[in-house]
Amino acid sequence: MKQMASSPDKTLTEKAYRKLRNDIVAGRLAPGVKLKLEGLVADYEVGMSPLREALTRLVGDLLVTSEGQRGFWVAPLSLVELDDVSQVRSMIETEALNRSIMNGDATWENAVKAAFDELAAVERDLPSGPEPLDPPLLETWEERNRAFHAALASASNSPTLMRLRDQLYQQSERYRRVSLDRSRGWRNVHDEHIAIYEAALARNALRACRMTEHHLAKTTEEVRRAIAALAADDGSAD
Amino acid sequence: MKQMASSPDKTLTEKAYRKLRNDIVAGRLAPGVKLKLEGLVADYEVGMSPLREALTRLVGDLLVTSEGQRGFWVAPLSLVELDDVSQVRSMIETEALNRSIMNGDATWENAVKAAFDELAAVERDLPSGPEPLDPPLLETWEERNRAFHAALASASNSPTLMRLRDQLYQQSERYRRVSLDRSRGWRNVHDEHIAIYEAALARNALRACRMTEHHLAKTTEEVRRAIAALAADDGSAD
DNA sequence: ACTTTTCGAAATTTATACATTTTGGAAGAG
DNA sequence: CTCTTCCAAAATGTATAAATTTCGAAAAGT
Repeated sequence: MKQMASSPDKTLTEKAYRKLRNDIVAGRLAPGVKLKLEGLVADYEVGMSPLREALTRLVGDLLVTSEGQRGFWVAPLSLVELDDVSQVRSMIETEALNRSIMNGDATWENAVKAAFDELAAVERDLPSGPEPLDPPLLETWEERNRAFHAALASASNSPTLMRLRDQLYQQSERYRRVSLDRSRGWRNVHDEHIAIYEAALARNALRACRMTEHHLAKTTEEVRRAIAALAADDGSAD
Repeated sequence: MKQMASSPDKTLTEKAYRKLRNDIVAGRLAPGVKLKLEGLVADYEVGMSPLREALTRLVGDLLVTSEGQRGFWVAPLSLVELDDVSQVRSMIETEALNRSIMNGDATWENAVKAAFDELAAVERDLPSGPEPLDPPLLETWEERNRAFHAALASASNSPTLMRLRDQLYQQSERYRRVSLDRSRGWRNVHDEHIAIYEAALARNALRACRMTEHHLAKTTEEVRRAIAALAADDGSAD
């Protein structure tokens, strides 16, 4: 019997890549830390070659940096990069949304609907106050948020645009998660999602894009504050 | 004394990466061909590890594709991808140009000027007829054309935008070079460059972007025709 | 006294050689 | 003709060797 679809961890490289990526995006591997190969070989239970290849892929994703004969580091975070990535992402994301609204058929609508419903189900349970969020719930939210935004863009009919979108989304996610740890509130994220959702299904491209831009800008602003506060505390990262 | 700046081929991976990339972009490694590791180890005189790492980087650049336990191939070319990449590139390129025109200072102007002069010097020597172009001249033109467009975008003040731009430029270059081999004319490329150049230095962002869009669209159209003709001949690539 | 330089051992990355696993097809059985 | 079984080719992974960088202690210089 053969393994079926999608992305089975066929090779060790793949497995190591996924694990490392998750650990970096989720912040379990802190920004800027040196990634010593020997240590990773032990921790991730793979040999040098697959590990090295996984790291090379992560360099392409901008989640890891590397330097000639000196090794690998978790890519640092910076407020400057946050703004840069957020701006470009906003452009790409709205372009993809715009095209989706043009091209999207019933299948797209259903996908968006389904993704929205799943997301909404989680967001209704989110605390509004400063209570710390329990981790599995956060993971669920992250996943469904990702799926919702991906669904919106999914009818752009441009693999290139989708690829760039995914890359930038992932980069942004890192920042957001750092800030969510320390963030105390969940503002009106759900309302913003509703606004985007309704405008998209109403085929109001202009409004859907405006709402998306607003949503992303708000999020960036929140992240920026959280990171600035964090930097003020422990004096790290600019 | 230390090696100074830029990108010294410090590691074998780097060396192999560059060589492979050049061979793919210049078309010396044909689209779609299987890249057998053993063969490449012999041809490029590196071991498996550096080679594999170089190929992994190229997969990130979309110049190579890979599949689980099955190996690597030179990424195929297709008319659909050509259009997709060209459209997105046009968006990114004009966004970068727009920002450059906003932000660019005297240093930027000088860089653009210098790059344009160098490019113009080559373009005056280009044949207008269907004569085959001698290869070193083509290489020079490619390099200066790249430098000119890079200079225009260089004051965008957005590393992210620049990175995407470089990636897409490289992808486009592959297509252009395939078509240049068989293309018979050089249309009015030089005039288009002049128009972009003058609009940019006049800080006429709108016109500069319009001219750039036109320039890219024209180029894409020419490439499309050349590739379609090529496909009609030898029946390959869609 | 304090900074800078030099030198070499230790740590770490890079590369190779070899072993293992998987794939894809050819030969043979049902 | 279809389905196994087997085999060679090819990719992946491991262990190890080679090369490079780092870091600290001692020496030289200010």
